[in-house]
Amino acid sequence: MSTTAPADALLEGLNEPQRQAVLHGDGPLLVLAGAGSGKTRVLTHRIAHLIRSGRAHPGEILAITFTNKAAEEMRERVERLVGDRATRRMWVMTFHAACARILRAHAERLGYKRGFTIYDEDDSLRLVKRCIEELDFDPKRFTPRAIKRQISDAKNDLRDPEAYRQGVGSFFEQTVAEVYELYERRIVEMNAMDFDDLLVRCVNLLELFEDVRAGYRRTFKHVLVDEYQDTNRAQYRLLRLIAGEHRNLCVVGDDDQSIYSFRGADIRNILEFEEDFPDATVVKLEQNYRSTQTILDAANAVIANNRGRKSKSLWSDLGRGEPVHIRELEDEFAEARFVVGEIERLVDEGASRDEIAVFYRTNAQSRVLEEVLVRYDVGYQVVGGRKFYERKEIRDAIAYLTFIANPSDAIAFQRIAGSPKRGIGETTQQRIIGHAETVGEQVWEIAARPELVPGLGGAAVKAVSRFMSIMERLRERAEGGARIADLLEETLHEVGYIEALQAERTIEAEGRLENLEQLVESARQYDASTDEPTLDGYLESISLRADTDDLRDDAGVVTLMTLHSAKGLEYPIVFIIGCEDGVFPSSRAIEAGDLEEERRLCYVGLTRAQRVLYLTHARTRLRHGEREWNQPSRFLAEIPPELTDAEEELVPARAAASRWGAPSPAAAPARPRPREEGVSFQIGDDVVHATFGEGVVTGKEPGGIVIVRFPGEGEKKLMEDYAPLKKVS
DNA sequence: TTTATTTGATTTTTT
DNA sequence: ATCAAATAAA
Repeated sequence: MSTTAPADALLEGLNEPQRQAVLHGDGPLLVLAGAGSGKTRVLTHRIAHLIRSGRAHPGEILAITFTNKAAEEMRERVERLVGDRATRRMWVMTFHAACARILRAHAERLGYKRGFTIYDEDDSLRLVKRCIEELDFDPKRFTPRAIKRQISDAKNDLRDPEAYRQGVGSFFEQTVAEVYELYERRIVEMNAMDFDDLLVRCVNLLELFEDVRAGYRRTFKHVLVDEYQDTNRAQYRLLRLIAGEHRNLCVVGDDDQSIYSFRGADIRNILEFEEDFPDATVVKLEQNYRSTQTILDAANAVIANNRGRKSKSLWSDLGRGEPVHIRELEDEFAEARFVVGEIERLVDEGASRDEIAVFYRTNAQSRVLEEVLVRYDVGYQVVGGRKFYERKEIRDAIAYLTFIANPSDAIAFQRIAGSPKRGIGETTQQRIIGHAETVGEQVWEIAARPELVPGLGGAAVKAVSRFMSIMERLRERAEGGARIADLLEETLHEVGYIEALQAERTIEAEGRLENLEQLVESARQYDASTDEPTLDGYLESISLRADTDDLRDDAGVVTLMTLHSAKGLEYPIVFIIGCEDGVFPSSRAIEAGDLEEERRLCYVGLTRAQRVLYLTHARTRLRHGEREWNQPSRFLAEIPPELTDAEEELVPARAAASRWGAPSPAAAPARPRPREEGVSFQIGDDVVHATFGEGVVTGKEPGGIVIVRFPGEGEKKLMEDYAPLKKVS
């Protein structure tokens, strides 16, 4: 397309509401975009139109997405419409990337230094744990994960430690408040930020400094946001700070596809947009260009069971197509065999494997399926799961560079000091970090002079100095402007990482070496493709990178992923496995009575399918090493039977209890079900034993063991299932 | 400090 | 079942 084509050309092939959204002038705009209704198209064409019609310069546009992949795709598509020269100065990036960029420019204002580290989930979890221990709380009673969650929720809600303390209502929250306070202090000391901080501190920056705020308000005359239903409080605040004045804010989203509330996404942001901006123009995109009407009817019927949503009904002119295939299988193996069998049948009939995707609720469910796929020699790829950048060797390698870039980073130091083994153990590390904290010096400075650290033995001092002299050399090389890839390669050799792996002589170590080579290769690409490669820039680019970004969709293989990762994608043929109550919807959601988000997840899954949709459920499956019998998912019963080819009658959840209820003896396999924990004996029960006589249950242990005290015999541990024990009523 | 053994936990996870 | 992390032993 020529860059001189008239702006009108951008409207070709758009339907009426799409056109309206593209043409909308100044002021707030909410685009309610149902699944597959061409929202990316609207966004890209709107941006292009803003530029073409002369209403905005590229540098005045801020376009926000949630994933790097989406950002890249959007940039490419805009580029195709207006050319790459115009696109270069545009900010098309994720919330986090945009915040990081703003923060780098003004770090000193918040007491940070430019080269601050960005901590990922793992790093910040480590720091939380250190704080818990430092405050002498028991990390078993107060797990780092649970506390981190609270802190993260608070941050996403823009509550600082002080505000959190105000709202404390339980002993647990009291503990969290203290950990939160220390965590904040420590993370600033280390010149680091976690993912949430990027947003929170960016908001702080804009709120505290009028000049900075005014600057960005002037710069970004038009702000566009994709996946608006997934924004949290902090992101919402940020948008208001930048766009609140000129109000040229265009948000695109679908409340029915909000599936990240567990991460702080606040569905109210989209539901109440019209209250926040009473003059907002609202455009609904309901025509779907992706799926058959049958699939859409099924999805519409399921989502209709949710309350509190913007009513919306997808339609398509792609015809009715096939019914939704629903199948019941005996167990997870039968299910996997069925799926693979159907895949092969469809491929025989002319489908390509890369047109097929299998979705599941939890990552663990991919295993059985993978086994069967391997056995039948069907090529596949798994999205998510073990992520490249989360592998130990990769994280270690990155941590070496991080420590060089940020000498205050105690977490990075902790990670690398003992890996590979070089005589610097846990205790030594703790002493160094502890001393750095008391003295208020950088960890690097302390570690460089270990003889001054109290409590270190001679051997430890020697090991640390040896290690740090290597690090000093590497730092000089980094400051000398070495290329990142070279620096990385040298580091891995100098510190003995490569040698240690080679010495292992295992297949696993081999794989790790390969991964490291891949990392060096990607660093080389960074060097080549970046205008001004810097260590800070490189570290930022990888810390903000998710693995799903690298999903390659061209290889001729079947794709496996969780329903969550499936959002935003589409496949001609889709299987959703494990459609059982307890699995999907998950038992947690059922217990909490919070089914709406699970239902939205179901809606997302169903609407990924273009032509063919299979939903399978198993009568029994093995989970956490225990066999479970589950009822078919209540969501299956929400699909009108005439849209499906189900052989059984699926009864809505409430009525189902009477039909399936507890599994009938006939339905259970020949082997008796293990007695359920807590069903037969409870603490305090009076019991009688065949040889010991009467006693009382005083305790229970996992694995079906009861502890019974018999007068004269003392306490005995007995196997609940086999002991000749009866309850006395 | 390193290793072997036991324990425990286990949804989803754009950054 | 499985994997990481805590604990105990060498």
